[in-house]
Amino acid sequence: MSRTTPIVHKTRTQLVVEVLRERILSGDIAAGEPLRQSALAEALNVSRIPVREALLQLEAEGLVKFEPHKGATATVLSVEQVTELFELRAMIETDLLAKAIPLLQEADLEKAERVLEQLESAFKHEDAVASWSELNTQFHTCLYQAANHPHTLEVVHGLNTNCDRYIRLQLLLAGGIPAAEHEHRALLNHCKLRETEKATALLRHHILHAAMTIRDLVAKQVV
Amino acid sequence: MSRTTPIVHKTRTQLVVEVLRERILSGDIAAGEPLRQSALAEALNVSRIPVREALLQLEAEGLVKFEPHKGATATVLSVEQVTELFELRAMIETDLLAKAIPLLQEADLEKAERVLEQLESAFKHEDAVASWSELNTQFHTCLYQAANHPHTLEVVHGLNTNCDRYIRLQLLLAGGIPAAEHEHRALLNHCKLRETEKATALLRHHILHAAMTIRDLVAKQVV
DNA sequence: GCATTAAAGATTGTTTCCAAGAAAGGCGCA
DNA sequence: TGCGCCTTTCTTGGAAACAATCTTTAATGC
Repeated sequence: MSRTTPIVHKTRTQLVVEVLRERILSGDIAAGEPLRQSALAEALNVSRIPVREALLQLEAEGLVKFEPHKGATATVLSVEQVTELFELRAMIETDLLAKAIPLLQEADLEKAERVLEQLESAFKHEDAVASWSELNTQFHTCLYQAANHPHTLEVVHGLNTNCDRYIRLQLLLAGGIPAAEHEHRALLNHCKLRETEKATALLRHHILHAAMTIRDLVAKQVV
Repeated sequence: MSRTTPIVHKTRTQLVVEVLRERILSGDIAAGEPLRQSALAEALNVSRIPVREALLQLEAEGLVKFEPHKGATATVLSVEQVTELFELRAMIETDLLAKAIPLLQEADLEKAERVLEQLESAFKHEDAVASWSELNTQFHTCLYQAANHPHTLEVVHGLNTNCDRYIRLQLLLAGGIPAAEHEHRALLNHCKLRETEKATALLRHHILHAAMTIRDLVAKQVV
């Protein structure tokens, strides 16, 4: 039993992607802000090529717009686009959940339970909005993956990444966390009891309600 | 009237993307085939960097899998995955069409009409499966874009790109073109008459039927 | 003979340098 | 003064060389 630890070597490109993604999602890099390759390269102590590749990857994720010979800028989402994203999420995720519920194993439910506990303890630490976000998608993913639709899951993940900065906004400014906590508990219970109808209805409400809150926040020019 | 033609300068990366995408979709590059950066670079008379960036972009499109330090391979889709993709398309596209129909302008319908004519003439030239594919998505896009959901449209486009090689299979091997022609005509008519119900039902059938045909083809080991 | 290990080869990741395109400012001209 | 062209400068795109990683092969020890 050689159990060779599979030392995972992160490439610089991957590191840059992670840093920039977090900085965009956290709002540290504002929407519309131009991203100069040289500046980023110097700041991160790498050459420009990992930066370029990272920007390309982020463009694929929708966080950055990349114009040839002109440069990259952090994307800005209009209210309509946010609404669109959340509606699309609602449709795909409810469908996915409905397909997953009959196939959920005990192990899946237990894992979801554990993630939920982490979630509940994580939000006590103020600054942990980023990790909350991460755990949030983990929780949902737990429930969805039983459906065995990997590509759909990927699409959902992509949409979530785009929604993330606005979800964080809601959590911070509108105090959405307690409500989300409560809804997560209820959702998990419905899943345990295989109450597909109730679960999907709740999930749809969960998503669309967040969308509405965010719409209001943006309309009020809080940002 | 200076009418300065906005000379579009394609970067080498973009050129490589187009070449490789076409070669993968057409089957010239087989699924699972490893894509060596140096070999491609030499064959296309560019350095390895545009090739790398092209491969990253194609990975984002789902046509290529990129493993750090190991290299890129053309992705392979299992029967289940093809089914999944088509079901997802059916759901999203019917929803999009339902939202678009009430908003369709005369101009949109005329444009769709023209694309349809091109489609009908294009399939007479044997080798034009590639351009048929292109026109096919153009036609659908015409109808969808009135819904004004750009991000959804992008997701649909991405799914289509992934389905494309299998659609081509169906067109070539199962003679799916005449049926598709007929269905396109009918679909456009329903749109003109604002028969949302009939249009979405037809579209769903259009997509799921193609999925079934492809599933049969793959099961028969035609490939 | 077999397994483990070490070295060679191949392939990818990264840096450095150069070229090409785009934007900004200055110059001439009406 | 205002318009158009040209030059200058800044930024990005690309090529070649270098470094790090993985894979394969061969050697070594048991």
